[in-house]
Amino acid sequence: MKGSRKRALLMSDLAKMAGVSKSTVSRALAGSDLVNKETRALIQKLAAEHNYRINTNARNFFLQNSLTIAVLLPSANKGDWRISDPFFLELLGGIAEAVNEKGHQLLLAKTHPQTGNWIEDFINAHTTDGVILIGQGSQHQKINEIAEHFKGLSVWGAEVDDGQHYATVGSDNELGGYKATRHLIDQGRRHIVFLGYTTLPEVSLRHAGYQRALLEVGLPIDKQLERPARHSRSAGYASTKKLIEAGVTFDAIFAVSDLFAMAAITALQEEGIRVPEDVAVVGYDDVAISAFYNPPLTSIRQDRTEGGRLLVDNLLAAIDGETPPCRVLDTELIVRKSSGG
Amino acid sequence: MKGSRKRALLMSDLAKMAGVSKSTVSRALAGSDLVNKETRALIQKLAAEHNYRINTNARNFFLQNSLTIAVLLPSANKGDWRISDPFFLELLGGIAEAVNEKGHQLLLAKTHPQTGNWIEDFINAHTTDGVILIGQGSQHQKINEIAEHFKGLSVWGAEVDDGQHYATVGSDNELGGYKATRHLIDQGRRHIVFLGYTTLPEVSLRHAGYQRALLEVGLPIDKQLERPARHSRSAGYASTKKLIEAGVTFDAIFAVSDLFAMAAITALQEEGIRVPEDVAVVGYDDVAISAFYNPPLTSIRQDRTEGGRLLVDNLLAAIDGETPPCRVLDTELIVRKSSGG
DNA sequence: CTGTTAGCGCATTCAT
DNA sequence: ATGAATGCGCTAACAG
Repeated sequence: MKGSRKRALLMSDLAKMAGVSKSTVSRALAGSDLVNKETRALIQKLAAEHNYRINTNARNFFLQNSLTIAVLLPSANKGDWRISDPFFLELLGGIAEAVNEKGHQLLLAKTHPQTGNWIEDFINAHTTDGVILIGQGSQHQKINEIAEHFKGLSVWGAEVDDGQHYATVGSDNELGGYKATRHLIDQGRRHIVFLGYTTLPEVSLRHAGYQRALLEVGLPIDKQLERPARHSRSAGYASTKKLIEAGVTFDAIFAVSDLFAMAAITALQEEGIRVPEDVAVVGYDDVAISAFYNPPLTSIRQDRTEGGRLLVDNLLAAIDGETPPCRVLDTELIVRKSSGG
Repeated sequence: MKGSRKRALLMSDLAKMAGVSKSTVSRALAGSDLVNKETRALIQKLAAEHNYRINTNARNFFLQNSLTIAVLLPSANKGDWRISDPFFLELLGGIAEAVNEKGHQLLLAKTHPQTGNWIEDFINAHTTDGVILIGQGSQHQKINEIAEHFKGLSVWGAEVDDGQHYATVGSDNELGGYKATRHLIDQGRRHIVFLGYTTLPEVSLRHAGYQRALLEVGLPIDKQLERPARHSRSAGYASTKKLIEAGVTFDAIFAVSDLFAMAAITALQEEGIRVPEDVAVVGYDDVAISAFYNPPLTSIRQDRTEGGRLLVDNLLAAIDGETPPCRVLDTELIVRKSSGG
C-alpha cells in the first residue's frame, strides 16, 4: 500500500524476532498443529503486538486464488445503473453478508452487456475466484456459452431450460405472479393490467403465473392489459399514462417490481385516479421503502438475505467442481393498502 | 482461478509463439516504445487471438499495489445495512463510475465501527491501494487518528475542524439546510420541525442552516420542534408519531434524508394529517424514488456522480502523497408537491 | 517439530 | 531493440 510509507513488517521480520524460520512463522500464523504450541503462541503474540498483517498479494499470488468474488451488475446505459433499484442493493447486502462469512471479499463491478469485455475479463484476470451475476437479463445465450467452459458462475435470475450450464437463484416467479394476481382477483378486481417486460426470464414466469390465476377463475386474457414496458421507473410511468390515454378499462395493476408499481401509481394519481379505490396495485420485491409508500404497497416479498446466501453457496460449490442446483426461493404476499386490503 | 481447469496462458507461452523473450512480451503488452513496432503488433495480435489475460495477482504482487480501492459502508447492526438508504447506493454508483475510469477496481465491504477490525485491516492487508469511507458517522476521532499515520483515505461527510488529517467530500450541508428551511418559510410555514440526529457532522451542519433561516426571518428557535431521531426509516416514523401524540403544533417538517421524510409522511397520513395541506415536508438527497413518491417529495439534491468522482480523485491524490482539500458540492432545491409548491 | 530450498508470474535492472 | 538475470513475500515440498 503506497499510502503508508514505512516498510511493512514481513514474515522474515517476525522470524528474526522469534528466533525461528519463516516457514515456522507461516505455519504458526496459519494455526498449523505441526508447530510447537509455545512457539506458535509466541509468534502469534508477536504478530499481534507488532500489528503484523500478511501480504495478501503475495499470498494470493502463491495460492493462485484471491478469496475474492466479483459481483457484476449489468448497467443499461452509463449513469442509469440498474443498481439504482433498491432491490439489487438489498440483494447485494445479502451477498456481502454471506461473502464475508466465508472469509472472502467482494469486488463490485458494473458492466455493459453490449461491451465486448464482459464476464470473461474477470474470469481470466485471476483477480477473483468466481463471479456472481445479478440478473441474467436477456443474456441467457451468452452466459450459457461462457458457462460451458467456465464453472465459477452463479446467477440471480430464473432457470431457463434443461440445457443450461449454470445454476440460478431466484424466487418462485411463477408462483409469485400467481399470488399477486390471485390476491387482486380476491379483492374483486376483474381487469388486471400486467406491467412488465416479458423478455426477461423472471418476468416471463411472473407473467405465466398471472395468466394461470386469470384462467383459474375463468377471466379472459386481454392483450390490451399486458403492457410490455421496460424494467425502469420512467417506463412504468409512461406505460401507465399511455394505458389511460388509450381509454382502456382496468381496475388493478400487477407490476413486476415495486419501483415500477410506484411509477404507475404516480401516473394514476396525476390523472386523478385513486389507489386503491379505483385501481388496486401490487408490486414485486417488497423493497424496504414500500412499507412507507403512500399508499403502503402490497408486494411479493423475496428473501434477499437467503438469496444472497444461496448465490454464494452455489458459487463456492461450483468453484469446488460441484454442480449446484438451481434454487427457488419462497415468495410471500405482503398485503398493504395499495391493493385495497 | 480454480473454476477453469486448463492452465492459463502465460507470458512465456506468448514469448515462445512469437519467438522472443518474456521481457519483450512484457514490454510489448505494456505498449512500450522500446520494442520494435512490428514485433509489438505481432505480440498484441497473438495475445488477442489466444485470449491472453495477464495474471493480475502476479502483477499486483510485483508492483506492490492492487489497483483496487475499497469502499467501506458502515453498518449499524447486522442485516440493517445502512447501504439500504438508496442515497448511498447512488453514491456508490458514482464512485464505481469514477473508479473504473481510473482503471481501478472496487472492493465493497461492510464494517461495524464497533468491531475491532476496521479500516486498519484494509490498510495493512495490501489488498487495496486506498479506502473510501462512506459516511464518517460519529467516528471522526477514530478516523482522524488513523489518518494521522495513513494517507490513503477519502471520506464522504463533512469537514469537522482544522486539526483534521483527512479530506472529506460532501454537499454544502449548512446551505442545504438553509435552503430547505427558507423554502418552507417562503411557503408561509412558521412551525418547522427539524428531524435528524445532530451528532453526525453532516446533520449538525444542516441543523445550523435550519437555525440560520429561522433567525433570519425572526422566527423563534423552538426546542420542541427539534427531534433528535436516529438516521433510520423506522425512527423517522416513530419520532413523528411521538411529535403528534405530544400535541406539538407544527406545519412543516425538514427531514435530513428523503427516506426519513417518507417515514414521517407515512406517520402523518396515518393520523389523518394531510401533506402538504396541513404539514409541508422537505427531505434531503433527492433520491431517485422521491420524484415518484406520493406526494412527490421536495428535496435538496446532492450530485452523487460528482461526489463519487471527487472522492476518487481525492483518494488517488492522497495515495500519491498529496494533501487534497475538503470538497464541498453544490446543493439544489428541487421543489415538488410535498412542500405545497 | 523445524529449517532449507524452490518457485509462483511478472516487471525491471543491466547487459548486449 | 532485445535477452538474461533478479526478486517481490509467501507457502509447500522435502529433509532432517
